[in-house]
Amino acid sequence: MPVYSRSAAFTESPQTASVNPVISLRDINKPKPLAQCNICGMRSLCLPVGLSNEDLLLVSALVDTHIKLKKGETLYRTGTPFTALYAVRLGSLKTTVLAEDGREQVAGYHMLGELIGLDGIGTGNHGCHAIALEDTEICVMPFEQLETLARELPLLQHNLHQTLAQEIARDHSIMLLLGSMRAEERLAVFLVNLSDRYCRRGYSSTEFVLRMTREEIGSYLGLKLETVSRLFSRFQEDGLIMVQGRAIKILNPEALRTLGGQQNTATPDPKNLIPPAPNSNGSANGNGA
Amino acid sequence: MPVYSRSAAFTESPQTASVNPVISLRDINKPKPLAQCNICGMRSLCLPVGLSNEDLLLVSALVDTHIKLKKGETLYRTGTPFTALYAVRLGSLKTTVLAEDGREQVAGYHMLGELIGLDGIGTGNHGCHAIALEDTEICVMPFEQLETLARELPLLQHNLHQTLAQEIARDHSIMLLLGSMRAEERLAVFLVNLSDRYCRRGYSSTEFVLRMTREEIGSYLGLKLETVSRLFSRFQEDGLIMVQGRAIKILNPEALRTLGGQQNTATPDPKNLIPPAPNSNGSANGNGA
DNA sequence: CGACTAGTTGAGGCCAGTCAATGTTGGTGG
DNA sequence: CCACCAACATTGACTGGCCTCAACTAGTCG
Repeated sequence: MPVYSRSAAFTESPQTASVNPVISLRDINKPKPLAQCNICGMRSLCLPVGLSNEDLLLVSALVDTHIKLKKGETLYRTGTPFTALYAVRLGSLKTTVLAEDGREQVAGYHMLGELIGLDGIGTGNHGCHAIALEDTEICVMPFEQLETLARELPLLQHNLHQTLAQEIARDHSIMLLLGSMRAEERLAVFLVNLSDRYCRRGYSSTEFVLRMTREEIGSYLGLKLETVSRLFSRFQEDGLIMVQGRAIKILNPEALRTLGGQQNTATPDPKNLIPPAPNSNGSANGNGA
Repeated sequence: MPVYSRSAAFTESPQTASVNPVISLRDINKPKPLAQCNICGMRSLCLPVGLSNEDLLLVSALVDTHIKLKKGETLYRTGTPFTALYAVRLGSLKTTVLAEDGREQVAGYHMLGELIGLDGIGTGNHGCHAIALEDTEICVMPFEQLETLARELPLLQHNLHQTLAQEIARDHSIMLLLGSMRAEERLAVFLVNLSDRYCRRGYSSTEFVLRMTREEIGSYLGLKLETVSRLFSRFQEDGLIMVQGRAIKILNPEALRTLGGQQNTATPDPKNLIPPAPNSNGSANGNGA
């Protein structure tokens, strides 16, 4: 099977510091490097709304490290010990799962404000690779400490459960896509999904730059790269989009949505919009793919 | 799209009693109908190993109802309010997800000792249908009470997280299957998976009766029922299995495993075996599909 | 500039889907 | 008990969507 040849060039990222086996709340309260969830513009994405400022400081203290990744660098690998959850602070990543026979498939694309590494909780080892698609910054949240704190803050506890469950729901919709949609429907869904997520983050919903190759898109959608390329060309011929390499302009969002089998919610619900400024009251995690 | 015509005959199952908005541990401790996790033979599947007998009683008290479902009856529906998790005590179910355009797909098959309803946590509404494939008994665990208790029992808390994360990992492997495997590989994986799960529950790993139709198998695997049927016939011709309607006998487990792209772990790891007798020390949840 | 990666496009083949006919099974009621 | 019916399953013939293989173009980086 084809293995990305550039994977050989991936450099190991600095791993998280070892986690203390036992943590008390007093320890967590100690000043730490650069934890500033309380003023982070993306906190409405990572954290439950409704935490008091005091609680926010406790959570901030959880983030004991920040990791910077260059494009192509690995955040964690399949099989390496799971110690922490990671919040995307800047940039984006892909996660890929590996079949026993070596086949690799993109399991998700993760952008600003999304939480990754969740699947490692189950076995204690990461179940996928996480690789930066561009220069990326990550907040590291040691999981044991997170669990400890979650026992003190019901709101945080519930948010963690919600985040995990939303990941399950997301996976279900991808299973639906992979199991029952035709190629053009899959790509339409993919583009609409990206559009929505950019929109919620305050970016344009109609013009954006793809961070992944045709092969990676295909891998995610269960298609070959040639099929993806052909579909982009056809969508362009049909006046649905304009493509220029990785630059995408959506010309007919409604038609794209219809193609993806979704109802046309003409304008996105403003409640789902996450203002870029801090102290906002956006809704909970805006994950999607 | 084809909708199972017999769905019209599904009768609504008795729903869970309304959940008190606020629960104290004292309330939970009160005697309840028939909660007997501490002596249930399947507890090593639902519950973390290592809980003291006293803690087990607390957890038992969580189970406030048992639901009996006849074949074809619904445990919960897409969109209905999420209030509880459900443990399969006897029998089996399928869960199906619904696309906006009405397409339906089986998302999983759940047997004895498995926990379902998890995906409802994210939105507060169930994200799929759960339908009994045979006469089935369910333990109902109100989720708010479970969260409350989880804050007291770190072991229970961690087990909940693990269960959620294992569901994510399971979904990832299905995505891999749907995205990159050919029909015969998919069916082989399906059979091997069922075999393993029956084995872990103390049943024969080589002879079992399918609880679902060809169409349901196909739906789960992203195939049409004719394809499933043809493959069963071909597997039989090739001497891999014997099929007689829904009765399956696996003649060549190794070849089946190889076809599914898995390493041949000749005999299953005894650590993963869950003895049917209570008070056993089997490992954690043995989910799979 | 040359080497390399990413992307586009075409020709042809194959796997799984579609349509259709027939066989089998299990439950129900006369 | 048997006849009947509906749901489930099997099998064949044909089709088509996506994959495979291949050639070519467009950027990018040392």
